[in-house]
Amino acid sequence: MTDYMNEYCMHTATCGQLRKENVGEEVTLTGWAWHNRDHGGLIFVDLRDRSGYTQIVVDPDCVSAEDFSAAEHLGREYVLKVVGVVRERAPEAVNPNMATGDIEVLAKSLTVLNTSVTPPFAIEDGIETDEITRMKWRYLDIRRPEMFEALHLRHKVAQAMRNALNERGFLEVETPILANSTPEGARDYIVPSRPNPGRFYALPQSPQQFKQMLMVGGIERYYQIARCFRDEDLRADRQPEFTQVDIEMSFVEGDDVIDMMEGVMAETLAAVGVEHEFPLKRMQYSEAMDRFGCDRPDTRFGMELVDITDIVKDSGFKVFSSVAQNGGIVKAINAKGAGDWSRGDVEKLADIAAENGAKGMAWIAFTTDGQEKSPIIKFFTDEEFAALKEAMDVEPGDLLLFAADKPEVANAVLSALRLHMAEALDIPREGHELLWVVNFPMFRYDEDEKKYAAEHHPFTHVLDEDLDKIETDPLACGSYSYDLVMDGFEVGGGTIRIHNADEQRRVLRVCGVSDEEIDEKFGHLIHALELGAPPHGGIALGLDRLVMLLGGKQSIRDVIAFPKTSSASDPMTGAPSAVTPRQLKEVSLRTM
RNA sequence: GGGGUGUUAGCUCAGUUGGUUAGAGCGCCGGCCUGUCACGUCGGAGGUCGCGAGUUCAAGUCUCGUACAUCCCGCCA
Repeated sequence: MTDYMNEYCMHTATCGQLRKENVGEEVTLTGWAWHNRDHGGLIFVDLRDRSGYTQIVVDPDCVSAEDFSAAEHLGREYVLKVVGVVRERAPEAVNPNMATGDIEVLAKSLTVLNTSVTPPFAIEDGIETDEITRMKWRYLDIRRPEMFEALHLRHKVAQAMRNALNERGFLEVETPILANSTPEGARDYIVPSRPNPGRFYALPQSPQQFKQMLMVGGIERYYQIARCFRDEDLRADRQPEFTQVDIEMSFVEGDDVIDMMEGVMAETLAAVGVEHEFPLKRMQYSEAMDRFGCDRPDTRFGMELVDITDIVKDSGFKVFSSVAQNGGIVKAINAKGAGDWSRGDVEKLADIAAENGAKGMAWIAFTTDGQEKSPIIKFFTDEEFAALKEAMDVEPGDLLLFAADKPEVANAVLSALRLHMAEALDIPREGHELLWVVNFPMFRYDEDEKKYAAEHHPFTHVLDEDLDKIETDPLACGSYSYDLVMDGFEVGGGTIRIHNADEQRRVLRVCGVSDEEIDEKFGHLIHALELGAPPHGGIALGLDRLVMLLGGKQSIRDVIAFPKTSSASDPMTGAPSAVTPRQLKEVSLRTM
């Protein structure tokens, strides 16, 4: 258990913190009846509050008849007030498994403050209840110690960040929730405006534009623990509303933001007892893609991607050679320890490859008893096979998995397989590893939309040396960008922003925004850049993901008090729900 | 939008090749019990097998559809 009681709850004795030194004290405890053990003539009640629990002894000789009768009829989660005396337990009655196991409280009075119907699930840690049940009765779920711990951890992380930023001269400024829809980016949540029929606000996907305006406004250092909204499909690490620690600084370069952020992170991790070495490693985006196939690599284990295009480019295996000769790449990972997997189990991995866009998945198994199994070995010359084994550092017991495709696809496939194999082989990934991935490309080409799009966002400053290539060779342009990556998750992303109106126009044009649209949708930004915008940049941290990782949770739902299901609904309140015809009329809307 | 998995008692689950009255553990209710702490013990209640069709003499079980949950792909500047 943690130390929060001493920090925050000095006003009363509380259930989880009584110890031997409190023996003899008269205490008043309030909390919930957890387990009730009625021995007929003697009743034990485990009384729980957020600090832990204490055993209450109800002895008919020490309480009134009414109080004893009440104790005989306690149900789970009854709300109690107990006045009693702390006493040491007899040696044979000590319970070493509980923090308060050396003592117990002999009740002098017991008051039922409220009853409870039988709860739908046990209020304790380690339950395996379905999430929708937990969410329907979320207040009960929150009453469980591990949920309190998660929310407490979140509080400590947020406070540590506030403290660290305050000390560094940052101002906390609130920006609008009712904001403007922006082209590009995620789908907006929209809100009709009653006084403006047919017009809508959009909930902010991030305070990006407002914080840039604050820099133009001379605030110089801003932060906000900001709620953000994106109307996209959910994932274990994505909710429709989520929280960013949003930060922006003026008169800085990328290194300044990184240095500042490392200081904040160091203080934050220290505040929650996590050790990590600083300064953090920095990895070029291109290196992350080469070695891990991913811009947010989990670097806590190896199994890195190896480019074997040169080795197989002339091989008799046409899948490899034709890809290699047509601008694609051939890469592989070595899953050590999977060499003895059955052919069936290996073939199942092809499903994961296909899920990520592969047309197939080649493999070579090296069994621990020295055999080589694979449908493709026969296509290689002895020299090619030897070079391959050399490049992949092959030993008995290894399983090689291949991807041959366009670089994006090959990387995505092997990145997914790498994570899957780490899970399947139970490769240890303990502790936390933070690093920066820097210098993302400025643009990517969107095949579906047939246009260029900003890799980070269209307000990102293009590398000075690439400014003249914005129109002529967008894909060759780098950007001043840095993502904070932790344990395979993007926990933060930032850039140096464009502060020159002309550059901003050029970047938006390349992204397919017409001059007319630029004036209409981004006019305020362009004007601001023309009116003495300082050089500026910043970062936004995903608070939910960060706390999820620090708390060892599998989902951000476990660190959000009232999360939503995968269909973006709330089983407790029933949101979203229908509204009355009158409400619709007021905002000039009709249902379909 | 697509794919995987799941839905049986309040909770977690089992349910064989389609076959009589759908089971278990925990919880719940009642009795007994003065040292338990997952108390014990005796007894009891509790089911629209997610929903809707279909096949069949017969469906928890097979088929189709659908809803919801969850994981993933797309999407998420």
